[in-house]
Amino acid sequence: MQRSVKMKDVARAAGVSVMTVSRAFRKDASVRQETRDAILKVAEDLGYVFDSTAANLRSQRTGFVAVTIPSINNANFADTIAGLSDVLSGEGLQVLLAYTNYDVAQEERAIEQLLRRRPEAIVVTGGRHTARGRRLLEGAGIPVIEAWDLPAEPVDHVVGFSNAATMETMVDHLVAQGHERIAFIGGDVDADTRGADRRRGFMAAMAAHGLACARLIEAGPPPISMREGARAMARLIALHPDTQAVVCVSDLSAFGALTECQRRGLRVPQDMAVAGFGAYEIASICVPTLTTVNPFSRRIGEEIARLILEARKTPAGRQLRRIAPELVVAGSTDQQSDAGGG
Amino acid sequence: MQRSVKMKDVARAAGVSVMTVSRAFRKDASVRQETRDAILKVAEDLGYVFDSTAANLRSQRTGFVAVTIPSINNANFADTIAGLSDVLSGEGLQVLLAYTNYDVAQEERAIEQLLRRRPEAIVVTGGRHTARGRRLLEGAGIPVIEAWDLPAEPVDHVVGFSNAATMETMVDHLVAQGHERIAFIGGDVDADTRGADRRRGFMAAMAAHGLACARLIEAGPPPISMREGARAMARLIALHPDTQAVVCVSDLSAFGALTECQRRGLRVPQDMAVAGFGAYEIASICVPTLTTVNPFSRRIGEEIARLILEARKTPAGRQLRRIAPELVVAGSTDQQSDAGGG
DNA sequence: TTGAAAGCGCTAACAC
DNA sequence: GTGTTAGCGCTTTCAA
Repeated sequence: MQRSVKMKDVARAAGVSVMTVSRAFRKDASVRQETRDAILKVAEDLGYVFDSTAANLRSQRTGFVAVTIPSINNANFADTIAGLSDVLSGEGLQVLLAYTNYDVAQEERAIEQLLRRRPEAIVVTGGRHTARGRRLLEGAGIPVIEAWDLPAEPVDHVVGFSNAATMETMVDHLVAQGHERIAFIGGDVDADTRGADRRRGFMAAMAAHGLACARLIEAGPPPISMREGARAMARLIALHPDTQAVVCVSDLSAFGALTECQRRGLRVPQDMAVAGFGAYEIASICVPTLTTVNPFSRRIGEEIARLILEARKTPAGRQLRRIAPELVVAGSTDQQSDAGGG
Repeated sequence: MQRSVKMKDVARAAGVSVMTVSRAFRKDASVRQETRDAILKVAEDLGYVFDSTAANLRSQRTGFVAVTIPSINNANFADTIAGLSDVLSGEGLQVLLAYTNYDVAQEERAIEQLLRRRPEAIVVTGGRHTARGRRLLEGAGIPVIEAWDLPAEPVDHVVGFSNAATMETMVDHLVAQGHERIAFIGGDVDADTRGADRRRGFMAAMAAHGLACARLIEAGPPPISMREGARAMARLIALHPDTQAVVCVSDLSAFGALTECQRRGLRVPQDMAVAGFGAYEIASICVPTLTTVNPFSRRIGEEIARLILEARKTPAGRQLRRIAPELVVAGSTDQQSDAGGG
């Protein structure tokens, strides 16, 4: 049970050539079944562990799919990674993860680090990169997938949706509920591209309804937490006490806002309607349940995986795969539709 | 801007040997400053991206630290990874993550996959492994760290705390509040070792107080979500309507339980005290705020990283580093101490 | 189905 | 501070 047992050692012990050992460790390679079994037994007894680093160099294939996400502590991105990872692992591919803290400079560094590992594809969140980051992606010579967004000028493939357009549906719903004085919390810092897009989409939708959209509450740099949502709600009430409804950049901030209403004795949705984004579990459990948008985070990951697998077989042209989000109406904007809990 | 630009190409273009290019890409290596600058400029212009796979093989160092966690979608583990990753990245080390779905068989596969990549250290969650998984760890020839637990027979290093002992503090607190009929939700499936330990610790603490501990509500296989917490609470009320307090295996299930109380008009903490575990953000935001245990998830990761860095310099003996968790008393068990929100 | 020779793109080790 | 030589542990390629 020592490290530095090499294929050569296994070969010698099994009485075959290294090449036969190498073949025994690959599913598809042609080795007599008995030979393979014997080799694997010997390898296990010797405590041999296959050395990918050598195989990677010689075969020029690492089995890595590189991924950058803004934050590891985010249930939406975690679901995407889980979906991606589950589909890829079936094909012997492994996710190599890096996070960017919602910062394009850090993303650039992450991209460079990841590309040095010679991944077979690279997935990035969103379409905003530094000039050099973009150049690195363009020159990578592997499939590049921008996810969770619809970039105006994609580097290569895209799997996502329009964060801005999604807000139209949300505003339509609130207007249909009879609200006119509607506020937005978050999305004020450019770093969170998708949050900023949602905010822009909100403003556009309000304008389309002929409504004023001056009720924009800043929640600071991402990630916007529950606490920031609560603080923003307090500020909103102070600044615009007659607000009827508020859309938050995510379910986390929306839940924070909801709790602030509870602390102040404001009834939701009667005194204040609240909506979020992301279909986090909390949205379906809290009291009242939260109106939100389901972006199908996991499916985004699965779709990215499928795209990568297909691209490996037949390198086709650029793909644009939309994953249409879905409005989920719940108790926080509609008394009739609360059905939360156990 | 093509892949397959190699160090040789950069060397030729810069009019130096490959070895000098190699040195230019390492911080510590001795190269004239002008030479280095010139080389890096040429490399950038040619679109050269350093090939780690080759460097890894030759130098027998990959810069990887392998980590297995039960689930990627868990704020506690995510915080540990973030702490670990942040400290390691300063030293040029990169986390290579795999998840196990709370399943030792899947952990075994993950460990093998990870070891093939020749990491320089491996971190696993908890001390329960398959026999072969344990053998793989023991023979890995690199520092092994078991985290988030205090295994009875550690493989190598340990950074964690006793999940069972932590429950004593919690039960003491509830008893001090005057409760006697106390229930526990979750931790019934062995797969979640730490959850099961908390449940055992709860039972031991109840026994120590001379209290009955028959109020154990099963919540099924991990991860225990908010929804399962809510369902378990409903069952608890049905089975033992006179229950005064309930300890949940995590803050997520505790929050679910809390919402179930709200839906039924039970006042928390007056009619039912509720406590969780993990110090998730929600515990400090929900109404009332949740009594919980802060395991200092991020610090666990940082401490693991420090241990690894020290072990690389001077391979010392086995380390056991305890990270003492802290009881956080809040509104869900103590009316006096609610201070939640913005 | 199996084996022998060559080499993947870097860096250790040594020379100057 | 820079160059030369050899080789990391596998797999590709070709031959049997």
